[in-house]
Amino acid sequence: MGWTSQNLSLSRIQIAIGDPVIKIPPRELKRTLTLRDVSEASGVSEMTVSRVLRNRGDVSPSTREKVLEAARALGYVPNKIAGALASQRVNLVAVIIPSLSNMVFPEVLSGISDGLEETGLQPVVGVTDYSQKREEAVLYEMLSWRPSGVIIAGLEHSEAASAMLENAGIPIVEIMDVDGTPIDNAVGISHRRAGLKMAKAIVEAGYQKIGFLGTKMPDDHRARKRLEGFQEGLALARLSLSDEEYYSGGSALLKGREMTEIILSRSPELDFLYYSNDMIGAGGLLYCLDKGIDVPQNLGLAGFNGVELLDGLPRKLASMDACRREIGQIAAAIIAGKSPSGAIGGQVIELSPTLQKGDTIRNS
Amino acid sequence: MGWTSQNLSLSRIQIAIGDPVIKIPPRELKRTLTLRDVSEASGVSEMTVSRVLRNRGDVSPSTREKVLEAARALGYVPNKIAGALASQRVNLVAVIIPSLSNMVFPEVLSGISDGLEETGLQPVVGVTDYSQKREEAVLYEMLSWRPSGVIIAGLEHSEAASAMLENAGIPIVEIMDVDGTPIDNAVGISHRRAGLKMAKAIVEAGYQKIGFLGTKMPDDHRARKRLEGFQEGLALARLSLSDEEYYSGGSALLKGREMTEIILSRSPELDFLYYSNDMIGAGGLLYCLDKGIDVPQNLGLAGFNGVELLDGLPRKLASMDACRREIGQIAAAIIAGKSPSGAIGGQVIELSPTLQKGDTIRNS
DNA sequence: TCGCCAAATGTTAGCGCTAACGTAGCCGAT
DNA sequence: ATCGGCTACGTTAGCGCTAACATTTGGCGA
Repeated sequence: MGWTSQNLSLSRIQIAIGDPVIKIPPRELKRTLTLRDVSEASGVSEMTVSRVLRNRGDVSPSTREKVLEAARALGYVPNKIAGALASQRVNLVAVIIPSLSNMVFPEVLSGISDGLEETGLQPVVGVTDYSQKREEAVLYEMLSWRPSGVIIAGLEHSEAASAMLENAGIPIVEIMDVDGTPIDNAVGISHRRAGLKMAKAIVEAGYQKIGFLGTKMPDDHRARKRLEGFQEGLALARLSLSDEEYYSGGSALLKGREMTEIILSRSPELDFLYYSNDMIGAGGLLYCLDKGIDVPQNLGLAGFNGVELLDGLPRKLASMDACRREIGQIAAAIIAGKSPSGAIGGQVIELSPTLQKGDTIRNS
Repeated sequence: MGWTSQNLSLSRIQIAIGDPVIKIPPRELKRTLTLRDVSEASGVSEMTVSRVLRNRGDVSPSTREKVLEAARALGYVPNKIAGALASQRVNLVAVIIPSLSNMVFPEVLSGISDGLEETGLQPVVGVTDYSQKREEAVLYEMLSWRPSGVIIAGLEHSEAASAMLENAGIPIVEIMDVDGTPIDNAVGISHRRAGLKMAKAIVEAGYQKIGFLGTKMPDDHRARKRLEGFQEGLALARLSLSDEEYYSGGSALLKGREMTEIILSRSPELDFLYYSNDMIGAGGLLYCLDKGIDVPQNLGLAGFNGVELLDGLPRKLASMDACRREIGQIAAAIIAGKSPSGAIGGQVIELSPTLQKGDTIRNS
């Protein structure tokens, strides 16, 4: 093993760098290295090595050099488990989201990474698959590592999960949604208002026979709230949904095509289709273009989420940006104690999604 | 000290639930709970509580019940940091991948989750953004938590990263690629052979003027190897690339459109475009359909990765499945010690990607 | 020259848990 | 009764590190 041969030669040769002498023990049995190994190799106490490696406290430059050299030569990797136990501090932030295959959450994550940059904090992600049972399990698992904070999607949690969050004694940020009562902090948009806003825009553009296409996911509360807001918006104009269609699983793009075909053949009178996400919306758009349907004159379309992925479509789907990146950044800032408002705990930050009419809602 | 006051008041409140008596200390100062709190509340030793919570060793059913009840009532969450330090065992598997925004890696992750199910192991993901420096930093950070294994994308690492992996003393699985020398285990496909296979198929179909469109990413070694294999395959038929075009950043679908337009206007004689990934390939396909180009008669197209996302396109893009899910599952199985071959360490498992001709390569 | 202060380093005592071993109590076989 | 062997616990000693305090050292003013 590269390891052994390296040390065989090293044990004989003492590397003298000016004054400091670094002793490297021959390695017979591969044990994992500890502070003690580094301290012995560099001739100082473990405490001093610890100080050097953490950049804390006063250490003379020459000692520092000697220690770093020894650590490097040995290939020492600190044991954060022991460090965390001793210091009662963990540089991890638990991030709990429903899914990764959505493109939505990777963007949030990237915002979180951004916001955590330079804070020494590290995000650790857990995925719940939109299941409250799994959320509970994931949360329990993550809390058992005593993270410095929790960022969790949504405001709806099981009773046990809520209790855990409340008792954790660390900052909690619930993200994506602000329609409800947060446990500690919340950053997100109002999906209800987002749905309402879209409905208004559609009504204003003169569409009247409106269909909805979405996912069969009882635990996707944000999609539910969006739909509720949307219906509310329609009601204001004395309209209501003319037809609905739901799916679960499978390739979203393909499902979008299929559902669109189904709903249009069942209700040919529809003049607008509102999709619960951009991916199925894109599928629908492609279907309509294939069939030569006049979008947006005869049929309008809109999705939700402003997925940049879809910029390359033949026509730009109307959508609404959920401010995903920004949500992540702000949530991270709150956990890092650099809350934008300066307040500590208990804030709700509502962002406003912007409506992009794209090419699939007709003008006026 | 919170300690003392807690004990003073402890004896006052007692909740009696049938036979077992569980004492719950009033919560004045919110300290985080320890085994000791549960042990005092249930009247047994810490060790017994530990045994109950880990389901290890002999505990009488009545004691077990009593302890579980107390733990639940208190809302105790075990401290895995302390547990890991004491037992020298950590149920985490480090997973290091270049990106999440790719759809490729989430699929691998889902395979890993699958494979780790029921093993008690938990994946923890680190992202490198295709940067070796970041890979090194992420690896160091993760190793400092002493995971039970490492799953890492690619065979090319910095010298320091390779040394860390070698010395970690835990199972390592390098995934996605098998063209090279693994540190320990490898699971993946040969990107070289994948490129070569695609080249052969294209040549057989009679295409001759072939263009390549890819990313500007010096550290994406798999894309590089694919291209090399592809060129090798062309060379076998005394052909070579007629033109190339590269991009970086931005929406892949849109970039695919743009690059296709650029390369076709520069080299109108091209009769085939090979894309380094499906997303830009899809953009290219949409562009060609827009422009009324006869695909696949006048122009053939192919991508790489078999992204199911694209199933909903008007025409199915020729592609090659990189077996992402399977790779994740096998890698997880190796870490879990349930290697499919039964061997321990040092295996290389090469999967064969299947060529899907789709609708964008003409038949013979 | 002494003494004093700060800088540099060492010492001690856990952090919360578990491995490993110790021990009480009980059963049945002899 | 005696013993062995079991089950169901308890006790002890760390895991590798760091907070807090103790000690040494060197430099410098008086």
